[in-house]
Amino acid sequence: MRALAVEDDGRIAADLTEALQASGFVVQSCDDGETAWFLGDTEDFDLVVLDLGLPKLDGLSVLKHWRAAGRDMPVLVLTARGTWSERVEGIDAGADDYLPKPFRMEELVARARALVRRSAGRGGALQSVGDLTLDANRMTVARRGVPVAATALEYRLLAYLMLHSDRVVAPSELLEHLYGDDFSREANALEALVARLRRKLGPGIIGTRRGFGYFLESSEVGA
Amino acid sequence: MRALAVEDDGRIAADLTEALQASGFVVQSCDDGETAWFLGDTEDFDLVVLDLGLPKLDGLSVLKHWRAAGRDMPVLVLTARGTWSERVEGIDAGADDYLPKPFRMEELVARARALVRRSAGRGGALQSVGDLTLDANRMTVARRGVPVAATALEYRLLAYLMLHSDRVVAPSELLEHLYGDDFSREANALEALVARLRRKLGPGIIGTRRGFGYFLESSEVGA
DNA sequence: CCCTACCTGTCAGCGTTCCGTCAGCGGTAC
DNA sequence: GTACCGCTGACGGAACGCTGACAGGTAGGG
Repeated sequence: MRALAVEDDGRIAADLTEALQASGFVVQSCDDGETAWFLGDTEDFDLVVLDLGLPKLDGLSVLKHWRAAGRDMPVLVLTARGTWSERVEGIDAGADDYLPKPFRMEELVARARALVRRSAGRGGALQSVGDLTLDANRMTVARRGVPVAATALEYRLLAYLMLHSDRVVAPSELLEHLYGDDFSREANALEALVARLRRKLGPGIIGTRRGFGYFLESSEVGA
Repeated sequence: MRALAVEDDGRIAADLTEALQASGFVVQSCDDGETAWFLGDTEDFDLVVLDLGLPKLDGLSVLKHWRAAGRDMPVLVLTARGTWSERVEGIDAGADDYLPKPFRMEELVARARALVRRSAGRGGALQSVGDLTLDANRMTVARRGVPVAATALEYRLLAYLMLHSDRVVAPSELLEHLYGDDFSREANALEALVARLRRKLGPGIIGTRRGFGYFLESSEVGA
Protein backbone atom coordinates (compact mmCIF):
# COMPACT_ATOMS: atom_id res chain seq x y z
CA MET A 1 0.00 0.00 0.00
CA ARG A 2 1.25 3.41 -0.92
CA ALA A 3 0.53 6.49 1.18
CA LEU A 4 1.18 10.17 0.69
CA ALA A 5 1.77 12.22 3.84
CA VAL A 6 1.36 15.97 3.43
CA GLU A 7 2.48 17.78 6.54
CA ASP A 8 4.66 20.85 6.97
CA ASP A 9 5.64 20.37 10.58
CA GLY A 10 8.82 18.37 10.30
CA ARG A 11 8.48 16.59 13.58
CA ILE A 12 4.91 15.48 13.01
CA ALA A 13 5.78 14.51 9.46
CA ALA A 14 8.57 12.28 10.67
CA ASP A 15 6.35 10.57 13.24
CA LEU A 16 3.62 10.19 10.67
CA THR A 17 5.94 8.62 8.15
CA GLU A 18 7.33 6.26 10.69
CA ALA A 19 3.95 5.18 11.98
CA LEU A 20 2.55 4.59 8.52
CA GLN A 21 5.60 2.64 7.50
CA ALA A 22 5.32 0.52 10.61
CA SER A 23 1.79 -0.19 9.55
CA GLY A 24 2.96 -1.49 6.22
CA PHE A 25 2.58 1.52 3.97
CA VAL A 26 5.15 2.70 1.49
CA VAL A 27 5.22 6.36 2.41
CA GLN A 28 6.00 9.37 0.33
CA SER A 29 5.88 12.72 2.07
CA CYS A 30 5.94 16.35 1.11
CA ASP A 31 5.60 19.56 3.03
CA ASP A 32 3.83 22.03 0.81
CA GLY A 33 0.63 22.30 -1.15
CA GLU A 34 2.13 22.64 -4.58
CA THR A 35 4.09 19.45 -4.37
CA ALA A 36 1.08 17.67 -2.93
CA TRP A 37 -1.05 18.92 -5.79
CA PHE A 38 1.25 17.42 -8.36
CA LEU A 39 2.00 14.23 -6.55
CA GLY A 40 -1.67 13.51 -6.04
CA ASP A 41 -2.28 14.32 -9.67
CA THR A 42 0.34 12.20 -11.19
CA GLU A 43 0.90 9.23 -8.96
CA ASP A 44 -1.23 6.51 -7.50
CA PHE A 45 -1.75 6.36 -3.78
CA ASP A 46 -3.96 4.10 -1.75
CA LEU A 47 -4.23 6.75 0.95
CA VAL A 48 -3.45 10.42 1.50
CA VAL A 49 -2.97 12.05 4.88
CA LEU A 50 -3.42 15.75 4.32
CA ASP A 51 -2.71 18.60 6.67
CA LEU A 52 -4.81 21.68 5.95
CA GLY A 53 -2.39 24.40 7.00
CA LEU A 54 0.24 24.26 4.30
CA PRO A 55 2.71 26.66 2.72
CA LYS A 56 2.21 27.85 -0.86
CA LEU A 57 -1.17 26.28 -1.36
CA ASP A 58 -3.93 25.49 1.10
CA GLY A 59 -4.75 21.85 1.78
CA LEU A 60 -8.43 22.31 1.08
CA SER A 61 -7.71 23.76 -2.34
CA VAL A 62 -5.47 20.86 -3.14
CA LEU A 63 -8.13 18.39 -2.11
CA LYS A 64 -10.81 20.15 -4.10
CA HIS A 65 -8.59 20.12 -7.13
CA TRP A 66 -7.96 16.41 -6.81
CA ARG A 67 -11.63 15.62 -6.58
CA ALA A 68 -12.42 17.90 -9.50
CA ALA A 69 -9.81 16.02 -11.49
CA GLY A 70 -11.51 12.76 -10.68
CA ARG A 71 -8.96 11.40 -8.25
CA ASP A 72 -10.80 9.25 -5.79
CA MET A 73 -8.22 7.91 -3.37
CA PRO A 74 -9.22 8.07 0.30
CA VAL A 75 -8.03 11.25 2.01
CA LEU A 76 -7.64 11.67 5.74
CA VAL A 77 -7.58 15.33 6.69
CA LEU A 78 -5.67 16.78 9.62
CA THR A 79 -6.23 20.20 11.00
CA ALA A 80 -4.85 22.25 13.85
CA ARG A 81 -8.16 23.69 14.94
CA GLY A 82 -10.78 21.10 15.45
CA THR A 83 -13.77 23.30 14.86
CA TRP A 84 -16.97 21.92 13.52
CA SER A 85 -17.09 24.33 10.60
CA GLU A 86 -13.71 23.28 9.36
CA ARG A 87 -14.74 19.70 9.57
CA VAL A 88 -17.78 20.34 7.44
CA GLU A 89 -15.66 22.20 4.98
CA GLY A 90 -13.27 19.31 4.73
CA ILE A 91 -16.00 16.78 4.13
CA ASP A 92 -17.49 19.06 1.50
CA ALA A 93 -14.18 19.24 -0.25
CA GLY A 94 -14.14 15.48 -0.49
CA ALA A 95 -12.32 14.29 2.59
CA ASP A 96 -13.11 10.74 3.68
CA ASP A 97 -12.20 11.22 7.31
CA TYR A 98 -11.10 13.96 9.60
CA LEU A 99 -8.76 14.09 12.57
CA PRO A 100 -8.21 17.15 14.77
CA LYS A 101 -4.74 17.87 16.11
CA PRO A 102 -3.39 16.90 18.45
CA PHE A 103 -4.06 13.22 17.98
CA ARG A 104 -2.51 9.96 19.02
CA MET A 105 -0.58 8.36 16.24
CA GLU A 106 -2.25 5.04 16.93
CA GLU A 107 -5.62 6.53 16.21
CA LEU A 108 -4.44 8.01 12.95
CA VAL A 109 -3.05 4.69 11.83
CA ALA A 110 -6.23 2.88 12.77
CA ARG A 111 -8.35 5.32 10.83
CA ALA A 112 -5.97 5.20 7.91
CA ARG A 113 -6.26 1.45 7.72
CA ALA A 114 -10.01 1.65 8.04
CA LEU A 115 -10.15 4.08 5.15
CA VAL A 116 -8.14 1.83 2.91
CA ARG A 117 -10.35 -1.11 3.80
CA ARG A 118 -13.43 0.96 3.19
CA SER A 119 -12.20 2.04 -0.22
CA ALA A 120 -11.79 -1.61 -1.03
CA GLY A 121 -15.51 -1.91 -0.46
CA ARG A 122 -15.25 -3.80 2.78
CA GLY A 123 -15.89 -2.65 6.27
CA GLY A 124 -14.20 -5.31 8.32
CA ALA A 125 -10.59 -6.14 8.90
CA LEU A 126 -11.07 -9.55 7.30
CA GLN A 127 -10.95 -9.78 3.55
CA SER A 128 -11.38 -12.91 1.51
CA VAL A 129 -10.97 -13.78 -2.11
CA GLY A 130 -11.53 -17.40 -2.90
CA ASP A 131 -9.56 -19.59 -0.52
CA LEU A 132 -7.44 -16.71 0.65
CA THR A 133 -8.14 -14.59 3.71
CA LEU A 134 -6.21 -11.59 5.00
CA ASP A 135 -6.56 -10.13 8.46
CA ALA A 136 -5.70 -6.45 8.22
CA ASN A 137 -5.42 -6.03 11.98
CA ARG A 138 -3.11 -8.91 12.67
CA MET A 139 -1.44 -8.76 9.26
CA THR A 140 -1.90 -12.47 8.87
CA VAL A 141 -2.68 -14.65 5.93
CA ALA A 142 -4.75 -17.80 5.85
CA ARG A 143 -5.71 -20.29 3.20
CA ARG A 144 -8.99 -22.12 3.82
CA GLY A 145 -8.72 -20.89 7.37
CA VAL A 146 -5.29 -22.42 7.81
CA PRO A 147 -2.74 -19.77 8.79
CA VAL A 148 0.15 -19.23 6.44
CA ALA A 149 3.38 -17.65 7.62
CA ALA A 150 3.82 -14.67 5.35
CA THR A 151 6.44 -12.00 5.74
CA ALA A 152 5.64 -8.29 5.75
CA LEU A 153 6.50 -7.87 2.11
CA GLU A 154 4.56 -10.92 1.11
CA TYR A 155 1.57 -9.68 3.03
CA ARG A 156 1.70 -6.34 1.30
CA LEU A 157 1.82 -8.00 -2.08
CA LEU A 158 -1.24 -10.07 -1.28
CA ALA A 159 -3.03 -7.07 0.18
CA TYR A 160 -2.51 -5.09 -2.97
CA LEU A 161 -3.60 -7.92 -5.20
CA MET A 162 -6.67 -8.33 -3.04
CA LEU A 163 -7.47 -4.65 -3.18
CA HIS A 164 -7.50 -5.04 -6.94
CA SER A 165 -8.76 -8.58 -7.12
CA ASP A 166 -11.02 -7.71 -10.01
CA ARG A 167 -8.21 -7.25 -12.46
CA VAL A 168 -4.73 -8.18 -13.59
CA VAL A 169 -2.06 -6.03 -11.97
CA ALA A 170 1.02 -5.09 -13.99
CA PRO A 171 4.44 -5.82 -12.52
CA SER A 172 5.39 -2.17 -12.80
CA GLU A 173 2.37 -1.21 -10.74
CA LEU A 174 3.17 -3.78 -8.10
CA LEU A 175 6.76 -2.64 -7.88
CA GLU A 176 5.60 0.92 -7.50
CA HIS A 177 3.21 0.14 -4.69
CA LEU A 178 5.51 -2.22 -2.86
CA TYR A 179 8.66 -0.15 -3.05
CA GLY A 180 7.51 3.36 -3.86
CA ASP A 181 9.93 5.42 -5.85
CA ASP A 182 12.83 3.16 -5.10
CA PHE A 183 13.72 1.82 -8.49
CA SER A 184 16.87 0.05 -7.50
CA ARG A 185 15.28 -3.39 -7.78
CA GLU A 186 15.60 -5.65 -10.71
CA ALA A 187 12.32 -6.84 -12.10
CA ASN A 188 13.27 -10.30 -10.94
CA ALA A 189 12.77 -9.34 -7.31
CA LEU A 190 9.05 -9.44 -7.85
CA GLU A 191 9.19 -12.80 -9.56
CA ALA A 192 11.21 -14.23 -6.69
CA LEU A 193 8.71 -12.82 -4.22
CA VAL A 194 5.82 -14.37 -6.05
CA ALA A 195 7.63 -17.69 -6.30
CA ARG A 196 8.22 -17.79 -2.55
CA LEU A 197 4.61 -16.94 -1.86
CA ARG A 198 3.35 -19.60 -4.21
CA ARG A 199 5.47 -22.16 -2.46
CA LYS A 200 3.84 -21.23 0.83
CA LEU A 201 0.31 -20.87 -0.44
CA GLY A 202 0.21 -23.72 -2.87
CA PRO A 203 -1.18 -23.56 -6.38
CA GLY A 204 -4.38 -21.86 -7.42
CA ILE A 205 -3.90 -18.60 -5.56
CA ILE A 206 -1.65 -16.30 -7.53
CA GLY A 207 -2.10 -16.47 -11.25
CA THR A 208 0.03 -15.09 -14.06
CA ARG A 209 -1.20 -13.57 -17.26
CA ARG A 210 1.85 -13.69 -19.46
CA GLY A 211 2.76 -10.30 -20.84
CA PHE A 212 0.37 -8.48 -18.50
CA GLY A 213 0.89 -9.28 -14.84
CA TYR A 214 -0.42 -11.13 -11.82
CA PHE A 215 -3.88 -11.66 -10.37
CA LEU A 216 -5.66 -13.55 -7.61
CA GLU A 217 -7.29 -16.71 -8.80
CA SER A 218 -10.59 -16.66 -7.04
CA SER A 219 -13.46 -16.90 -9.41
CA GLU A 220 -13.01 -17.99 -12.97
CA VAL A 221 -10.49 -15.37 -13.95
CA GLY A 222 -8.40 -17.99 -15.61
CA ALA A 223 -8.64 -18.62 -19.32
CA MET B 1 2.29 1.96 -25.66
CA ARG B 2 3.91 4.43 -27.98
CA ALA B 3 5.87 7.43 -26.76
CA LEU B 4 7.39 10.44 -28.46
CA ALA B 5 10.48 11.94 -26.83
CA VAL B 6 11.30 15.49 -27.89
CA GLU B 7 14.68 16.55 -26.53
CA ASP B 8 17.57 18.35 -28.18
CA ASP B 9 20.31 17.38 -25.77
CA GLY B 10 21.63 14.17 -27.28
CA ARG B 11 22.79 12.67 -24.04
CA ILE B 12 19.53 13.26 -22.21
CA ALA B 13 17.61 12.08 -25.24
CA ALA B 14 19.51 8.82 -25.26
CA ASP B 15 18.90 8.23 -21.55
CA LEU B 16 15.27 9.14 -21.96
CA THR B 17 14.76 6.75 -24.82
CA GLU B 18 16.43 3.96 -22.97
CA ALA B 19 14.46 4.52 -19.77
CA LEU B 20 11.14 4.69 -21.57
CA GLN B 21 11.92 1.58 -23.53
CA ALA B 22 12.85 -0.23 -20.36
CA SER B 23 9.48 0.77 -19.04
CA GLY B 24 7.73 -0.86 -21.95
CA PHE B 25 7.19 2.03 -24.32
CA VAL B 26 7.87 1.96 -28.00
CA VAL B 27 9.84 5.17 -28.32
CA GLN B 28 10.26 7.58 -31.18
CA SER B 29 12.45 10.58 -30.63
CA CYS B 30 13.23 13.85 -32.36
CA ASP B 31 15.35 16.86 -31.47
CA ASP B 32 13.65 19.95 -32.82
CA GLY B 33 10.29 21.66 -32.61
CA GLU B 34 9.34 21.41 -36.24
CA THR B 35 9.74 17.67 -36.39
CA ALA B 36 7.85 17.35 -33.13
CA TRP B 37 5.03 19.49 -34.49
CA PHE B 38 4.77 17.27 -37.52
CA LEU B 39 5.06 13.96 -35.68
CA GLY B 40 2.51 14.93 -33.04
CA ASP B 41 0.16 16.02 -35.79
CA THR B 42 0.40 13.02 -37.99
CA GLU B 43 1.08 10.06 -35.74
CA ASP B 44 -0.62 8.58 -32.73
CA PHE B 45 1.19 8.51 -29.42
CA ASP B 46 0.03 7.42 -26.02
CA LEU B 47 2.49 9.80 -24.39
CA VAL B 48 4.72 12.72 -25.32
CA VAL B 49 7.73 13.88 -23.34
CA LEU B 50 8.40 17.43 -24.45
CA ASP B 51 11.39 19.61 -23.71
CA LEU B 52 10.59 23.31 -23.85
CA GLY B 53 13.95 24.63 -25.05
CA LEU B 54 14.06 23.42 -28.64
CA PRO B 55 15.72 24.52 -31.86
CA LYS B 56 13.57 25.93 -34.68
CA LEU B 57 10.34 26.03 -32.73
CA ASP B 58 9.63 26.48 -29.04
CA GLY B 59 8.12 23.54 -27.14
CA LEU B 60 5.28 25.59 -25.73
CA SER B 61 4.22 26.68 -29.19
CA VAL B 62 4.24 23.12 -30.38
CA LEU B 63 2.13 22.04 -27.44
CA LYS B 64 -0.37 24.85 -27.94
CA HIS B 65 -0.65 23.96 -31.58
CA TRP B 66 -1.35 20.31 -30.80
CA ARG B 67 -4.08 21.19 -28.33
CA ALA B 68 -5.61 23.68 -30.73
CA ALA B 69 -5.66 20.93 -33.32
CA GLY B 70 -7.54 18.70 -30.91
CA ARG B 71 -4.74 16.30 -30.12
CA ASP B 72 -5.34 15.08 -26.60
CA MET B 73 -2.52 12.68 -25.82
CA PRO B 74 -0.93 13.19 -22.40
CA VAL B 75 2.11 15.46 -22.54
CA LEU B 76 4.85 15.60 -19.94
CA VAL B 77 6.80 18.83 -20.14
CA LEU B 78 10.48 19.23 -19.26
CA THR B 79 12.12 22.54 -18.65
CA ALA B 80 15.55 23.73 -17.63
CA ARG B 81 14.33 26.30 -15.16
CA GLY B 82 11.88 25.01 -12.62
CA THR B 83 10.14 28.25 -11.83
CA TRP B 84 6.55 28.34 -10.79
CA SER B 85 5.55 30.76 -13.53
CA GLU B 86 6.89 28.48 -16.21
CA ARG B 87 5.07 25.63 -14.66
CA VAL B 88 1.82 27.54 -14.82
CA GLU B 89 2.54 28.48 -18.39
CA GLY B 90 3.05 24.87 -19.29
CA ILE B 91 -0.17 23.79 -17.63
CA ASP B 92 -2.02 26.58 -19.40
CA ALA B 93 -0.67 25.42 -22.71
CA GLY B 94 -2.16 22.01 -22.07
CA ALA B 95 0.58 20.04 -20.39
CA ASP B 96 -0.59 17.17 -18.22
CA ASP B 97 2.46 17.15 -16.02
CA TYR B 98 5.64 19.08 -15.53
CA LEU B 99 9.16 18.14 -14.53
CA PRO B 100 11.98 20.60 -13.88
CA LYS B 101 15.52 19.74 -14.94
CA PRO B 102 17.56 18.22 -13.63
CA PHE B 103 15.44 15.24 -12.71
CA ARG B 104 15.99 11.62 -11.92
CA MET B 105 15.11 9.41 -14.82
CA GLU B 106 13.18 7.16 -12.49
CA GLU B 107 10.90 9.98 -11.53
CA LEU B 108 10.23 10.83 -15.12
CA VAL B 109 9.33 7.26 -15.91
CA ALA B 110 7.04 7.06 -12.90
CA ARG B 111 5.19 10.19 -13.91
CA ALA B 112 4.99 9.04 -17.48
CA ARG B 113 3.39 5.81 -16.42
CA ALA B 114 0.99 7.63 -14.15
CA LEU B 115 -0.06 9.87 -17.01
CA VAL B 116 -0.72 6.96 -19.30
CA ARG B 117 -2.69 5.17 -16.61
CA ARG B 118 -4.75 8.22 -16.00
CA SER B 119 -5.57 8.80 -19.64
CA ALA B 120 -6.38 5.13 -20.05
CA GLY B 121 -8.60 5.29 -16.99
CA ARG B 122 -11.36 6.80 -19.02
CA GLY B 123 -13.45 4.04 -20.48
CA GLY B 124 -15.09 0.95 -19.11
CA ALA B 125 -13.44 -2.38 -18.66
CA LEU B 126 -15.81 -4.39 -20.81
CA GLN B 127 -16.07 -3.78 -24.52
CA SER B 128 -18.10 -5.73 -27.02
CA VAL B 129 -18.49 -5.77 -30.76
CA GLY B 130 -20.77 -8.45 -32.09
CA ASP B 131 -19.89 -11.81 -30.59
CA LEU B 132 -16.56 -10.57 -29.34
CA THR B 133 -15.94 -9.23 -25.85
CA LEU B 134 -12.74 -7.86 -24.37
CA ASP B 135 -12.21 -7.43 -20.65
CA ALA B 136 -9.60 -4.76 -20.08
CA ASN B 137 -9.37 -5.62 -16.38
CA ARG B 138 -8.63 -9.28 -16.75
CA MET B 139 -7.03 -8.88 -20.16
CA THR B 140 -9.19 -11.66 -21.47
CA VAL B 141 -11.02 -12.28 -24.70
CA ALA B 142 -14.33 -14.07 -25.05
CA ARG B 143 -16.56 -15.07 -27.92
CA ARG B 144 -20.24 -15.39 -27.06
CA GLY B 145 -19.13 -15.38 -23.45
CA VAL B 146 -16.80 -18.31 -24.01
CA PRO B 147 -13.25 -17.43 -22.94
CA VAL B 148 -10.60 -17.58 -25.62
CA ALA B 149 -6.92 -17.86 -24.72
CA ALA B 150 -5.29 -14.87 -26.33
CA THR B 151 -1.69 -13.82 -25.91
CA ALA B 152 -0.62 -10.29 -25.04
CA LEU B 153 0.06 -9.35 -28.63
CA GLU B 154 -3.16 -10.88 -29.86
CA TYR B 155 -5.07 -9.03 -27.20
CA ARG B 156 -3.53 -5.74 -28.22
CA LEU B 157 -4.42 -6.37 -31.82
CA LEU B 158 -8.05 -7.04 -30.96
CA ALA B 159 -8.17 -4.05 -28.64
CA TYR B 160 -6.99 -1.79 -31.39
CA LEU B 161 -9.44 -3.18 -33.91
CA MET B 162 -12.21 -2.75 -31.38
CA LEU B 163 -11.19 0.80 -30.66
CA HIS B 164 -11.62 1.47 -34.36
CA SER B 165 -14.44 -0.94 -35.04
CA ASP B 166 -16.18 1.60 -37.21
CA ARG B 167 -13.68 1.35 -40.01
CA VAL B 168 -11.14 -0.77 -41.84
CA VAL B 169 -7.67 -0.56 -40.32
CA ALA B 170 -4.68 -0.61 -42.63
CA PRO B 171 -1.93 -3.16 -41.99
CA SER B 172 0.64 -0.39 -41.77
CA GLU B 173 -1.38 1.28 -39.05
CA LEU B 174 -1.67 -1.94 -37.09
CA LEU B 175 2.03 -2.64 -37.42
CA GLU B 176 2.78 0.85 -36.25
CA HIS B 177 0.67 0.53 -33.14
CA LEU B 178 1.82 -2.94 -32.25
CA TYR B 179 5.50 -2.47 -32.91
CA GLY B 180 6.11 1.23 -33.35
CA ASP B 181 8.42 2.31 -36.10
CA ASP B 182 10.42 -0.84 -35.84
CA PHE B 183 10.36 -1.92 -39.43
CA SER B 184 12.44 -4.98 -38.89
CA ARG B 185 9.36 -7.15 -39.22
CA GLU B 186 8.12 -8.50 -42.47
CA ALA B 187 4.58 -7.59 -43.26
CA ASN B 188 3.80 -11.27 -42.99
CA ALA B 189 4.16 -11.14 -39.22
CA LEU B 190 0.80 -9.43 -39.01
CA GLU B 191 -0.82 -11.93 -41.33
CA ALA B 192 0.48 -14.78 -39.25
CA LEU B 193 -0.82 -13.10 -36.12
CA VAL B 194 -4.24 -12.65 -37.63
CA ALA B 195 -4.26 -16.24 -38.84
CA ARG B 196 -3.50 -17.57 -35.38
CA LEU B 197 -6.22 -15.40 -33.92
CA ARG B 198 -8.77 -16.53 -36.46
CA ARG B 199 -8.01 -20.14 -35.66
CA LYS B 200 -8.72 -19.44 -32.00
CA LEU B 201 -11.75 -17.25 -32.52
CA GLY B 202 -13.37 -19.07 -35.39
CA PRO B 203 -14.78 -17.45 -38.51
CA GLY B 204 -16.85 -14.31 -38.62
CA ILE B 205 -14.78 -12.19 -36.26
CA ILE B 206 -11.85 -10.68 -38.11
CA GLY B 207 -12.62 -9.67 -41.65
CA THR B 208 -10.30 -8.71 -44.47
CA ARG B 209 -10.86 -6.03 -47.02
CA ARG B 210 -8.47 -6.93 -49.73
CA GLY B 211 -6.06 -4.13 -50.50
CA PHE B 212 -7.15 -2.06 -47.50
CA GLY B 213 -6.83 -3.90 -44.24
CA TYR B 214 -8.66 -5.65 -41.42
CA PHE B 215 -11.85 -4.95 -39.52
CA LEU B 216 -14.13 -6.52 -36.96
CA GLU B 217 -17.10 -8.18 -38.56
CA SER B 218 -20.62 -7.90 -37.22
CA SER B 219 -20.06 -4.20 -36.97
CA GLU B 220 -21.28 -4.19 -40.57
CA VAL B 221 -18.31 -2.40 -41.94
CA GLY B 222 -17.98 -5.24 -44.34
CA ALA B 223 -19.96 -5.64 -47.56
C1' DC C 1 28.94 -7.51 21.47
C1' DC C 2 28.54 -11.49 18.82
C1' DC C 3 25.78 -14.94 17.07
C1' DT C 4 21.93 -16.61 14.87
C1' DA C 5 17.89 -16.77 12.13
C1' DC C 6 15.34 -14.74 8.88
C1' DC C 7 14.21 -11.77 5.15
C1' DT C 8 14.89 -10.45 0.56
C1' DG C 9 17.49 -8.91 -3.72
C1' DT C 10 20.52 -10.85 -7.13
C1' DC C 11 22.14 -14.19 -10.27
C1' DA C 12 22.32 -18.02 -13.39
C1' DG C 13 20.03 -21.59 -15.54
C1' DC C 14 16.00 -23.74 -17.29
C1' DG C 15 11.50 -24.85 -19.52
C1' DT C 16 7.75 -23.05 -21.79
C1' DT C 17 5.44 -20.15 -24.69
C1' DC C 18 5.42 -16.87 -28.06
C1' DC C 19 5.84 -15.14 -32.55
C1' DG C 20 8.60 -13.85 -36.72
C1' DT C 21 10.14 -16.11 -40.73
C1' DC C 22 9.83 -19.05 -44.61
C1' DA C 23 7.82 -21.62 -48.31
C1' DG C 24 3.96 -22.94 -50.60
C1' DC C 25 -0.90 -22.50 -51.73
C1' DG C 26 -5.40 -20.49 -52.99
C1' DG C 27 -8.38 -17.03 -54.15
C1' DT C 28 -9.38 -12.63 -56.39
C1' DA C 29 -9.05 -8.97 -59.66
C1' DC C 30 -8.29 -7.56 -64.09
C1' DG D 1 -4.92 -16.82 -67.69
C1' DT D 2 -1.88 -14.63 -64.75
C1' DA D 3 -0.12 -11.76 -61.39
C1' DC D 4 -0.65 -10.28 -56.94
C1' DC D 5 -2.40 -10.35 -52.37
C1' DG D 6 -3.36 -12.68 -48.47
C1' DC D 7 -3.67 -17.36 -45.91
C1' DT D 8 -1.67 -21.34 -43.73
C1' DG D 9 1.32 -24.81 -41.39
C1' DA D 10 5.90 -25.77 -39.84
C1' DC D 11 10.05 -24.39 -37.71
C1' DG D 12 13.32 -22.34 -34.65
C1' DG D 13 15.18 -18.40 -32.21
C1' DA D 14 14.10 -15.50 -28.59
C1' DA D 15 11.67 -13.62 -24.86
C1' DC D 16 9.27 -14.43 -20.68
C1' DG D 17 8.65 -16.09 -16.34
C1' DC D 18 10.01 -19.70 -12.74
C1' DT D 19 13.16 -21.76 -9.62
C1' DG D 20 17.04 -22.86 -6.48
C1' DA D 21 21.16 -21.15 -4.60
C1' DC D 22 23.60 -17.56 -2.59
C1' DA D 23 24.79 -13.40 0.04
C1' DG D 24 24.20 -8.87 2.21
C1' DG D 25 21.46 -6.87 5.57
C1' DT D 26 18.69 -6.66 9.71
C1' DA D 27 16.58 -7.78 14.02
C1' DG D 28 16.46 -10.27 18.08
C1' DG D 29 18.63 -13.04 21.73
C1' DG D 30 22.08 -14.62 24.66
